[in-house]
Amino acid sequence: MKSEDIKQSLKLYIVLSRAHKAINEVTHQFFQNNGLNPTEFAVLELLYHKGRQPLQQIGNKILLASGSITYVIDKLEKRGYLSRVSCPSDRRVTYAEITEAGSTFMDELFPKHEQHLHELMSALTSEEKDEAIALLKKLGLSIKDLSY
Amino acid sequence: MKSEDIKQSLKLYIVLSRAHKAINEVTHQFFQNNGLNPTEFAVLELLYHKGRQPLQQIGNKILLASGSITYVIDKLEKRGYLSRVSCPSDRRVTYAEITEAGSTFMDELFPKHEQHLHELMSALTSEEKDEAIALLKKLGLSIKDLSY
DNA sequence: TATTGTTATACTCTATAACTATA
DNA sequence: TATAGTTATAGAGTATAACAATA
Repeated sequence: MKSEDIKQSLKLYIVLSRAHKAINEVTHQFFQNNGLNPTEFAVLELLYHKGRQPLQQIGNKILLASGSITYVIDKLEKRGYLSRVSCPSDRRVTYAEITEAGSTFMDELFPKHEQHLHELMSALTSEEKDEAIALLKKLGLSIKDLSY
Repeated sequence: MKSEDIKQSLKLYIVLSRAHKAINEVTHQFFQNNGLNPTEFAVLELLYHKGRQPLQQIGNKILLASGSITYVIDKLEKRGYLSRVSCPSDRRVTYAEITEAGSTFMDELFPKHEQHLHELMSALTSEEKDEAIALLKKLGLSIKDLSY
């Protein structure tokens, strides 16, 4: 029955939202305890794992307007976690690059973050996680493809 | 291997976040097209489905401080979607109650919202959705129980 | 002309604290 | 005293637009 199918989709949305919210409450608290908001963590993690990035590309990946990127990068730079590096070949471009201090910080932070996530998900077996990954991947990709 | 297990949990977190984000981009856009932000939709939906509520209880359910509730309720009241109703038995209490106009609005909006969600999830079969629901429910509840 | 990043500005949402009125 | 809601205020985070430097 159509109406039942719709209720099922709504139900899936609700449990997905609740699970996501429950996880994020914990991770956001963890970020905050370490002086970061989620956006700042995202930027730092990007630089930590993917290396220096032009500010504009950071904006694209984190989905932030150029003026807002300046604001976020300023804050992280003031704390010494990253530095601005001019691009020699195109002097309009500025890279953000994680510093030694930023790297050390993330060496500490990121494994803890992973560990927290792991603990939060300990109710599922490894097989169940694989199932969930497959289902959510399929779901997420299909929505991206719809590209509303 | 422990490290592989942690990577698996991280992977689950990433696909969960992406799926959630993809869905929410669509629903939030839909809300915005209808002049609402997610908080306002949540309040309206609560009143629509659960009936009149004391302002404080709305705050508890939506997780919003009392001053912020006043702000949100003010906006929805100005647009005519709800009205404040004094509690006769305890004159400190004010209920928010959805109006005729608000109800009509939601009669239109909510089914569309459900339909959108349903379409967004059409990549999964009904069986897959049931699996996903079971897994995410288990995950979400277990995290709530951890109550960090 | 187009693009990168910065500056200046404004807006939305939320929180906090002081307050009023009830209980 | 304690509670419900309001008011006033402040802050974080984001967006927008105008701008300077460079391509």
